[in-house]
Amino acid sequence: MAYKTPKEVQERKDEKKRQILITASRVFASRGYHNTAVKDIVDEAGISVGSFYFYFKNKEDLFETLYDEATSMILNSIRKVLNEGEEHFTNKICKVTVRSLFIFNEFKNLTRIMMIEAVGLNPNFEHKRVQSTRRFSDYMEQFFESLKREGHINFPDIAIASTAYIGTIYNVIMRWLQESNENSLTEYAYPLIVYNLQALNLDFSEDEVRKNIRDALVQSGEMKWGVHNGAEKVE
Amino acid sequence: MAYKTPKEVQERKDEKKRQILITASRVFASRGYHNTAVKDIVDEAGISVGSFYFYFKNKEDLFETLYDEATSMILNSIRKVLNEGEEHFTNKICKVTVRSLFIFNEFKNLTRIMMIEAVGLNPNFEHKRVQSTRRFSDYMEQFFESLKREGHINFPDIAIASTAYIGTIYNVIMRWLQESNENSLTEYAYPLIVYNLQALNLDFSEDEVRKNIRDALVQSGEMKWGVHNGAEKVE
Amino acid sequence: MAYKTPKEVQERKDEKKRQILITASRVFASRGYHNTAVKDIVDEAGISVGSFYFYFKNKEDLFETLYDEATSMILNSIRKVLNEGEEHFTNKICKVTVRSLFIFNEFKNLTRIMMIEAVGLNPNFEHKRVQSTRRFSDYMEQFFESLKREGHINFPDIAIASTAYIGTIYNVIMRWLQESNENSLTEYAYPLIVYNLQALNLDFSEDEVRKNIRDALVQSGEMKWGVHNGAEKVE
Amino acid sequence: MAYKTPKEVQERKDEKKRQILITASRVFASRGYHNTAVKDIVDEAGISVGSFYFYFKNKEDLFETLYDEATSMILNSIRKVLNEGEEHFTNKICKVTVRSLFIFNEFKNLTRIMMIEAVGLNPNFEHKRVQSTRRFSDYMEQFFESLKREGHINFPDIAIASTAYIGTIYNVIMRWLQESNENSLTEYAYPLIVYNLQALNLDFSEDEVRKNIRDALVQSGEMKWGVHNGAEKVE
DNA sequence: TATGAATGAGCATTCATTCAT
DNA sequence: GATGAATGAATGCTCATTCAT
Repeated sequence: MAYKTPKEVQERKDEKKRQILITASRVFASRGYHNTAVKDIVDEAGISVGSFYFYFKNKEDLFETLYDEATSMILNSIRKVLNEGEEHFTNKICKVTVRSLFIFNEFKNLTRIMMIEAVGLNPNFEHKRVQSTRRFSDYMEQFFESLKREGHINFPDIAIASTAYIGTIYNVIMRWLQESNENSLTEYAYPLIVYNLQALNLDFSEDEVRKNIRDALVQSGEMKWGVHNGAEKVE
Repeated sequence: MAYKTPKEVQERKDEKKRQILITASRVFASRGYHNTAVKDIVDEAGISVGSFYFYFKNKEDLFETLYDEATSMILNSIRKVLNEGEEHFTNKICKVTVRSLFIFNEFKNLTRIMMIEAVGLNPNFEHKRVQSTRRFSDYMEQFFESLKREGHINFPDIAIASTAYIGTIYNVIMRWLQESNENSLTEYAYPLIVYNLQALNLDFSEDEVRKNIRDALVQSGEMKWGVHNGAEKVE
Repeated sequence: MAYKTPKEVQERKDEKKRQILITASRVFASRGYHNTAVKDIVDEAGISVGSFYFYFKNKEDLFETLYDEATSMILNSIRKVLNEGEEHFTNKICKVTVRSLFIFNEFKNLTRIMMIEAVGLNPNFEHKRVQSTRRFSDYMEQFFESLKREGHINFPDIAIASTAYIGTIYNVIMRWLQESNENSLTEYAYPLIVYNLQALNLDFSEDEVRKNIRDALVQSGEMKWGVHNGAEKVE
Repeated sequence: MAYKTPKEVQERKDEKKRQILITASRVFASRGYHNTAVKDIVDEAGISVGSFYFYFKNKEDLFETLYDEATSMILNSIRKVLNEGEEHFTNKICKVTVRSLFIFNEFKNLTRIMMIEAVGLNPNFEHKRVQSTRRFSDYMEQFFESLKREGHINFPDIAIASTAYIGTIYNVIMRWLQESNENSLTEYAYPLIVYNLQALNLDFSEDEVRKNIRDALVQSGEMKWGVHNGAEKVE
């Protein structure tokens, strides 16, 4: 009587849901949220409307899933770098910058969704977006705060410092998203890090920074990014 | 029958158009572009739909007009500061920062429209937005480039420097837009300027910066902001 | 500046709304609520979907309007008969029966909507229907109660008496609705009245009842029925 | 492998079908036909959609089965009373009324389905409903007709008399369905019977009627109601 | 100029039913 | 027999835009 869903079936379901997500991230990134009809996604994904609604509550649910994946991926990455180990704080700043750029570069569609398509979607979602953006700020703020307590930096307003720092990364990404060529976002790591290290009045040597960047890139390449491991990046 | 001179007629037309713009900026800022129906605006403005389409080609035309006003106001302000006079470049950076913050603060609705509602609207508008954003970058880039040529700064990548600089301002404004209290945006001028001056490795004295900020604020308050003069700021 | 909507325009609007109601009552009566798409109504009425939603909030709003017209027409008629004048109570019962049958007969589509299509529509509407049905019962109950107080009738349970009385009318109408021929509903007035007068143990003479029916019919024919006067019955 | 005899298999099928019916009657009664999705029923019943379609042709088939059970239960009951034995016709009227009320009371969900949810479902079903309703009328009409032939009653229009009689019962049930308290429907038997006996101008003594009601109730309690025997009433 | 009634393409979502496993 | 993933037709409703008055 009790029917146990075979593991295999569950796997196929997960795979299909993933396929929809992958397709949707592509379509949303190129056409925008409001310009994308559910029909567009299901046609592109080769499934029926009914199937779509079997896997997602509605259009916004799908979008939210993508948005959440993007933000949690970045947030986890930052958290890991900042919390882990005994590394020197300058190295941490290098690493956190590089690793973020690496992820944004890898998941360009998700980045576009997170940074452009999700903005000003509608009042409800805007609230969610503000909350999640806030989490990034808070993380950096706590980190900078600890640096200040330990006397490493001496900046008049830590909240503004972290906000400014994130702003620099944000805007470099925006510029990259708008470039037509296929540069890697990580190429901007060096000047970006220098800009912020100087801004915080932290000592550093060029060589050391460059070495850190190289190391961080290698590490990043070797990592598994949450559900998006290997070939199945949602792109 | 009262007979109007063409000039009077034209003035009344302009006045009505202005009223629509003022109302629209309020409505768009609070409800968002997609969540705002033309009906919402005309109801709020106390006019008819037909009238609306007499003054504007369509909904997007209205939005573009608002967006253009916002960007040109800021762009003009920056242009003026950077081009004018023999002032010391540190002062110019102070001034350009303060004056931008001042304008954004004064026209909060337009700011919101420009920074949130205009983002990811649709592919067409996104193209326009990228173009206009680019103009800001180019301006700062040229300025920084000239500083580099003159040997005042020595930064590995000027394009990234200007992008980062604009990013810091952008993100501070975003934070301010999301704050519930009614702080003036200009209160963040000092740390913001310090962050960027240090980032560019420019010498400065705290007192001088503070004085510059005060002066710039006074000057800003005395200026006429484009079409938005006096009491009729589009707010 | 202030534009006064011409009376003529308002009249045309009212007329159009009325036309939609008339068409809708026909369509709902023949196809049923759930089987009728908004498209069906607007096609039949020769208008556009947009127009429909200009005049009515939604499909249910339209249906409610029809339902309310039907119930208020009947309720007003009953109220008028029971409250008016010094007539003998037997006459009143004759009159209230005849006049109700007359109206139901005149507005067959509305009757069908009220008695069949509105039943079990959905939980919300069901609540409304129960309330409005209750009003009929209460009216008759009060009337019967007053007759009891004055010693004219002596029945064990007035609430059940009024419920039963209304039930007899209801079921005769249902039978008539299902008949294929085109009998007038009022032909059933005589036996129906006799059934109920006897049930209440009221004395009456056949001739008098017949005369009352004739009079009531004449009066009914001369009356204006709310908004539905003359040729524009919603049929 | 346990080997089942065909009979055991059949019994298990019947049992499952019955469970679905019981659940469905509850769900339809509380949510209404159109507001109930097949999914709602199968979820509540703890089975799969596929199973559902194994036991029933479709949603309407299920509903029809419930409707048919309800009507045939009542019809059989009436038939039995009217046809059986040499009882006095007044007693028969008492009994038929009481027993009907008893059944409606016992199977409240089915009653609700039959009297509310089944009304105005769709043109097809409406046709079926009219047919089955008609059968009740015809039964009573034949009975009244025979009474008239035998000179026991003298009413101008027997068809209307039976229609009216059924209407009184119908409307009392409707009132009871809408009451929030948990009165037994059979409490209304006495006034209802009196109303109709008087309407038909039949002599009766209060005591005799009361006795008949008591007897009929006892008998009803001892009966088996069609397929719904014992503890498994479809409720 | 001003008005607002009229238009209809467009879209998100539901749900009864099927059928491969 | 049982399951539930897959289907897609059907539908209510919105809203930018037009145009006769």
